[in-house]
Amino acid sequence: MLKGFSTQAADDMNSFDDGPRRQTIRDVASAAGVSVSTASNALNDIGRTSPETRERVRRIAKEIGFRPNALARSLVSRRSHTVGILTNDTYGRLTLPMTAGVSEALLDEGVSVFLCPTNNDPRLARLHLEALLDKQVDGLIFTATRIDLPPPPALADLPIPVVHAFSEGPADRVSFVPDDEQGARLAVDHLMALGRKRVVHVTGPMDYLAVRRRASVYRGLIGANADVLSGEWTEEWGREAVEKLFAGPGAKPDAVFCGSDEIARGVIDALRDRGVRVPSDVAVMGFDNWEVVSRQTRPPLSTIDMELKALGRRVGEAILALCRSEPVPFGITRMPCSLVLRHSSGATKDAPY
Amino acid sequence: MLKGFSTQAADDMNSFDDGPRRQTIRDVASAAGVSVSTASNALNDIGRTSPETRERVRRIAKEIGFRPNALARSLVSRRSHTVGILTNDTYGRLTLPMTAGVSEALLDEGVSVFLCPTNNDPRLARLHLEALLDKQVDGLIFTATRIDLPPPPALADLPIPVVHAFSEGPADRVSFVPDDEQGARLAVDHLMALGRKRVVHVTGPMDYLAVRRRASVYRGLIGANADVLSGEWTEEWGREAVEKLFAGPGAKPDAVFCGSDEIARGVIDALRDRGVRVPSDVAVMGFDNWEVVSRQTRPPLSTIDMELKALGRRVGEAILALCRSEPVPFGITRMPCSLVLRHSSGATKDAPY
DNA sequence: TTGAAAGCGCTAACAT
DNA sequence: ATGTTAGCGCTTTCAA
Repeated sequence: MLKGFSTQAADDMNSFDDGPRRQTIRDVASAAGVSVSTASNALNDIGRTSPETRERVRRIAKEIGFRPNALARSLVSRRSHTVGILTNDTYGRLTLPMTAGVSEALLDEGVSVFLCPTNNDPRLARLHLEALLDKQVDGLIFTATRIDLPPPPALADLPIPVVHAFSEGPADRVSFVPDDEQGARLAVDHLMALGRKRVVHVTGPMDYLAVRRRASVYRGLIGANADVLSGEWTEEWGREAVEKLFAGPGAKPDAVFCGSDEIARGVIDALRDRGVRVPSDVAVMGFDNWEVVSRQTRPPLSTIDMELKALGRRVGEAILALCRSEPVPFGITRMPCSLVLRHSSGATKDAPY
Repeated sequence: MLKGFSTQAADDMNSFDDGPRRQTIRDVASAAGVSVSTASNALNDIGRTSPETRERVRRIAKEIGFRPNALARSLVSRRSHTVGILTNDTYGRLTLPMTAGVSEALLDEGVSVFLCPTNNDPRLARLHLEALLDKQVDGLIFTATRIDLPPPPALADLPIPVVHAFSEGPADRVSFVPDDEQGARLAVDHLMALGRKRVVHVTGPMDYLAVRRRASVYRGLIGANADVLSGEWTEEWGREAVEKLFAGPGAKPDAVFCGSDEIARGVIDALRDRGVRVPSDVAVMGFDNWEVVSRQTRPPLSTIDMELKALGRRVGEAILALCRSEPVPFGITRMPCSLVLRHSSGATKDAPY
């Protein structure tokens, strides 16, 4: 079956034969003329070993290329130095930056990360979870493409610590999410500081918790004439919203705060189509800083960055602490978003587009 | 330090205390009134066990919730049922779909995947590699954001099998890459079948192997008046290329085959800006099927899908076979791309945009 | 300061 | 068909 795309002859086959056995601590011990326990002590800098033997053992270990077998170590220490991360993200846009952050936080501690893409399939989730537990992972990270996606019930009662990333877990769990309200405030404040008087909000579906949170901050800041248009997470909806806003007779907005970069791109395109200038006539802000979108709009998009890698790093630190039975404040921690200024809000020193 | 964003009192701390010890095979054995080896035999369906005891042991194992400790198992079997995947992809666009494919292929075999994002940093790569080897991974997958990225030298001489994914490894290794030539042929054939007479190619930097391959197929198919414009992987370059093509006096193209969806998006936008209709005046094809781009152009973009998940699945099957010392044809296997028809090539039955 | 011995949880000879 | 024993590679009492 693996030959499907190959017309190679049979002797072009490459079957891997395991090389020589790895060096064990016994090899080190005998080469150094000490017992295994002394070798172990010396290598781990534990207990009382004479400086000379300590150095000799270490030198020899290095010479013969000894590396301790983490499996054997874990078996006795009951710590595998691995964690699992369960994700339903198919495209990796959210998961990979976060995982990179997690991984960076854990790497220096020698902890590795099992990535488990569930594709939203409960069967896959269960299988992954079983494999992880059998492999004695020290902890688990649950992450999702939206903060209000309910975690699979199997996560409810685990013998290991769990941290939620980009997901709001139960109150007695540890969760990290972007601070949508702070992010929204950043965006709206920025538009208002620009002197814009009629800021509208074009956003995604109201059943998203993040959408409701951002909209509520927006309303609180703008007040009476706050105008929230809810639709899909698409460019098309962004364009449609512009039609709605500019078709009627009423006063036109001079700023649009969008719920995503994709919506913002639709808004910008539709404005240009109508001959409305961005940012001089209308300033536009996005949300996500998904660079394939935000860098490519004309003009480039000012937006809110959720700092996913930093979030991942915090998640990594938290799971690390929990695995060591160190106390970690539970509940939901909201991580600050940052303002990314490009041309669509007219707030950079660079020449406008 | 973990309290940075929290104002909670100290008793809101959540330090995880490990629950009761997991059930071991000894627990099963004694509960079933047999020896551990009999329990082991019964559970693994090995050797000669009377059907009654076999069932009894299994029933009891299930009742007390016994799950074998994979670490202990691996220690004796010398197979950890884990593989590592080394990636330099920051955004996850290529890596995550592939990893999902890999993971699906391995899940049913109980093999889990360590994800190691190297961020193109040799130090990170080395640390990850050491951690993986210490953890006795059975195999390694190397993947990159371009097929001609040289793998880190540390990969040269490993005691475990290595498979390259979206990366062309040395001739004595196993590599899987998308078939750029077949993909390019798919695109150009399609445009020619539409009856287009002047097809040009707007693509990325020539130092990319994939770019040269696709361009060469394009030239072979189009012949004498083949016109290759090489630039950046950006929308801006796509727009610029359109200026170049339409500014002069010469004959105008009636089709553009683009090296990426982003370039194609720039091309489409610039054509619309000039009042050139897509696809009636000029048909446009992209490459990548990166949906955030290809679904959002106006009209939606016909493009080439590299079938990354399928590629990942094949990579998974290959590493699985190698880990079992089964023969696998080595060398580079090119996986077929597929044609995705949307409106920009005017070849769908749906109403044009 | 060092070494002998036990054991982490499991599998696999070998003996019964 | 079942049990006894040894051992995977390492850490960790405890004795010397």
